[in-house]
Amino acid sequence: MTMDTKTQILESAERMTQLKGFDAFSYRDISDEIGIKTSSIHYHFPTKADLAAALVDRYTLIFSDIFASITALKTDGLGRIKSLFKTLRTVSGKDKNFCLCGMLSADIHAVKASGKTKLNHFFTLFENGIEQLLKEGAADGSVHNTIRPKSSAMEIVAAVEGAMLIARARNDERYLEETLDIVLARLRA
Amino acid sequence: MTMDTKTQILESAERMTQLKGFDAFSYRDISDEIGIKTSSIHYHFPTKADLAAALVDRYTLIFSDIFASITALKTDGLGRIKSLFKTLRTVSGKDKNFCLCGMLSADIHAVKASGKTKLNHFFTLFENGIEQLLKEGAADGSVHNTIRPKSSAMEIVAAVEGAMLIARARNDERYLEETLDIVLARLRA
DNA sequence: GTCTATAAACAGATAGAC
DNA sequence: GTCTATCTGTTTATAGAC
Repeated sequence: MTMDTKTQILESAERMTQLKGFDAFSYRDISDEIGIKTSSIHYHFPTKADLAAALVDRYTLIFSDIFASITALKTDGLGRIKSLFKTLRTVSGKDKNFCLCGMLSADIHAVKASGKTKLNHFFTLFENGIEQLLKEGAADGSVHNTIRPKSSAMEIVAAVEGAMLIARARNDERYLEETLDIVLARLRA
Repeated sequence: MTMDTKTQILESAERMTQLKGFDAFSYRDISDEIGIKTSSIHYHFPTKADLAAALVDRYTLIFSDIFASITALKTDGLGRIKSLFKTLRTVSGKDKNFCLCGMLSADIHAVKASGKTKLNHFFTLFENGIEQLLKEGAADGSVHNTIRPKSSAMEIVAAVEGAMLIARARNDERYLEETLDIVLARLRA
């Protein structure tokens, strides 16, 4: 458990961003959590906007890894999307948690130019990943032949982000799973 | 323009919630905008959570009105959904603005129990409204016969909220319109 | 209903010692 | 790299006069 300070800060900030929102925690909250002074956090991330940009970078890498491990699975295209959704429910959807980049899009005023570029990069990666899985599904016959990969990927990413968001307000624990299942049912050949 | 103070507060708060987020403006911001002291705002809305709940009530009424005027249109089911999306782009999507209730779902920690109930009510209204339009579309033949109204309505609401959210981060001005057009294309008979 | 005044806590950020 | 100390401004909220 010898995690360096910078990583500890990022993990703490990531968790609180997803749970409460980027505007809803302070350097002091991180400070209290990992046992370091706020001034030390400023050493690693001079401004909060710097922290936001670093969070997006980190989260994008996590998503790259998720897509990479899904590509390694021995299943068809639809099965991979199903597996992706299951992972999203664990990583981003657990206990009404929200996608880090979705939250930062809501709190976009706190993100400066370079962070916005990184956010754009994340959503492009997300869309392209889904598009690729849809193409695989079309090729192996698991995804319905009326599905247009590029367009569908855009809509699916929007639906996933929206479903995670609304799940925070909905009391029904099953809302997120139900909505993602609807998407899957529609894709099925 | 003799708008009472309470309404002025609500309009100011609504605008800033949609633009920046509920955590990102203060009673002082409202105070500066409408020329009243913060203590006077506390008279109308003792706590900020009270303000949040009132905002949801107000926004839900606006949505009811939108659905009502759409039902009055002389067009088919798909045409009505198309018209609804156009209105959403004006009311909630303009200049990367966001749905008030979507934003409050992100800032859910600032919403107390009664406000959460109201938020739930809003999303139910939104889903039921779309479901109704889909049923009309199925009946008049404008919506594809494979569309299942209840499930599709859930997915569409999620996609709309997600698209509005992501549009805040995307530099591309056409992202929201493009995503909503993809939904429409999929529904078309 | 609106004001003045103030509380009490917190925000992001910086200077300089070690 | 981390600390102490501090700055400057902000936050939500309340008491009490008018």
